[in-house]
Amino acid sequence: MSTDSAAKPAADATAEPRDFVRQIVRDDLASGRQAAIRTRFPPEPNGYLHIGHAKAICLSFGIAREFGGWCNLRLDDTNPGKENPEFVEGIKEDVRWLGYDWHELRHASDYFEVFYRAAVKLIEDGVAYVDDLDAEQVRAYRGTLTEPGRNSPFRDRSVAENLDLFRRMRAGEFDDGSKTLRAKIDMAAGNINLRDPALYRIRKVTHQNTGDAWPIYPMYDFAHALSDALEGITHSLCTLEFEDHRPLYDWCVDKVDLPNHPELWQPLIDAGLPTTPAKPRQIEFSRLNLSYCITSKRKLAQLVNEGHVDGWDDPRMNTLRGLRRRGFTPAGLRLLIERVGISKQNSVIDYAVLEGCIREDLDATSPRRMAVLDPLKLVVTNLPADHEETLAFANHPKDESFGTRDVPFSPQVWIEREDFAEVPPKGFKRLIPGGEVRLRGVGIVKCEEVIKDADGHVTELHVTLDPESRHGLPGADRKVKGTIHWVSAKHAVDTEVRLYDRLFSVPAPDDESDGQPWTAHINPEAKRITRGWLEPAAAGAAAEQRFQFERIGYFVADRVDHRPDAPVFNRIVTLRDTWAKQAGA
RNA sequence: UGGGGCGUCGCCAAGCGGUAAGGCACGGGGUUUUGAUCCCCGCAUUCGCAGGUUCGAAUCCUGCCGCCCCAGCCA
Repeated sequence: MSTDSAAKPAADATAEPRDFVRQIVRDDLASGRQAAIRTRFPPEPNGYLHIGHAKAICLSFGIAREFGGWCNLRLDDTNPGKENPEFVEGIKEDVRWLGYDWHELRHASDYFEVFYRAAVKLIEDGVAYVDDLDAEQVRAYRGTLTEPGRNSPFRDRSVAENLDLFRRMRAGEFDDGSKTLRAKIDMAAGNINLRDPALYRIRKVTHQNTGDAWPIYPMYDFAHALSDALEGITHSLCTLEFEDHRPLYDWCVDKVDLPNHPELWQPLIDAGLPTTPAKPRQIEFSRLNLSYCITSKRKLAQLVNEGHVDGWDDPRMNTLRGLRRRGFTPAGLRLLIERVGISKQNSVIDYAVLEGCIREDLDATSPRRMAVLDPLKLVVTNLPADHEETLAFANHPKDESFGTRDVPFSPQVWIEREDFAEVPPKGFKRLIPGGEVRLRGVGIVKCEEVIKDADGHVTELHVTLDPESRHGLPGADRKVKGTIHWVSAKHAVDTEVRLYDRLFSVPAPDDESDGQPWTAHINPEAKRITRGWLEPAAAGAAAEQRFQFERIGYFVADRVDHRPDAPVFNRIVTLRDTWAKQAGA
């Protein structure tokens, strides 16, 4: 063994994620239990994807990629009427945006005929029956958490009768809700999911894919387990609340036994859908919860429908399209998922962790620009009024590959109002009367005069530029406490700036134990529209192009409203600001 | 008085009987023409609690305590 090969695994061990799911996957591969890794991401198309889904996506698609396997995108469309094809396109777009691509796009509805045949098989095998109890009666017979349920009076129908009834259900002979097909398991099971769960219900509703072909639709547990098996999924990853369903999942997979009953899935082969059934294993992990965020589809829809936000892609929304429009990056989101890890512990991640991940990605990938959001005029009096020059600025302080850009300079510039203080707070490093500060890329400037209006408001600053300190000259090395940014007034481009902040003012908006509805915690300050001045090189940005406006934060050209001749920039996130933190504390 | 999970630093999270990884946050120092970034250093004698087994326990056993999920013909 060379030291070379001995050192390598150690380095890898710290680099690759070692969560329990990946350990299982690794073991299955090493033991030969699985020859390849097959996963799936199975959203129900009844809403847009949100930040919580990012974890499931990164896990299932990520593991498939890491281990050289594949991941399917499967739309779980077993409940017509609640689902909408509008969301299908959105889901596909969001998954791709996050950086993943699926092996095959499937719909649970692709398998309706297989599910039906499988149900018939279960009836023939004596482990499923048609029940005439209505919803309320079923509930009454189910028992409670602490008391066992009772058998339905229809539980012991003959196979022949069950077959006849189920075929007639399929033929549309019965009304919605009048009958169900149930698994015959154990009405006394401690796990309520095993108390003869429904497998099929009657619902005469037009389905988005299958139209009116079916009056009956399979339930989640049945459809999901069989879909996984049909697709040859090896590791079916889902969230903690499905832990209780695993025995039923396994029951469905085992009782139907697809691999040994090709006649059940022949229709897929006939339709040209590659099918190699296998026995999948369900593994549960905890959801991603973030403070200041809401990840309930119902509540997200409510925000949109009640007009609290401007749409599913409103930059305040923690939907994936909202985060995208806000300017958050796929890499930043992936970093969050990696950083947060995978376990079975319920947890809430500080929103600041998300912001930190976004900053980390943006710092490395965003070209720098200068912009002034709250302008104060500063005049360099020892330069001719018509002086004009072009300065070359590096686009990134640490990465030369970003190149340089031209920045026009003239004696009248805009600076940030808060970069000047007549009476500076302790520790202030910016411009004060009689004080010096560096004008970024220009030189050191001294405040000679403060001009005020009749009300005593500062309207203009007169400064002199130390010619020895001009950028590039030896004198430029002279130390001054602060450096401030600026935009040449003559060349500045007017822009709309949308300042975004957290949508909720409390860390746990879902918590209503204070007696307040969750909507009471919507932060009215989460969106503020203002204007600013940009250096010319920022104005011409393409939609969705991101920049760091130096000393302010990261901004993105709005993907729908931005135009080079009428720029619109969204604030993605501010820069980390230890000065503001110290001043605020 | 049911079933299923989970309790390791402020927030995450490794740990798999041999004497508490790492990240984020935080504190201190350095570099810096962004109070950004970056770089150092520090940060759990202790693993929900109590017993027990063992030369040795966060890891095994027993009993408590706490939190989450489950009674849709939703997913």
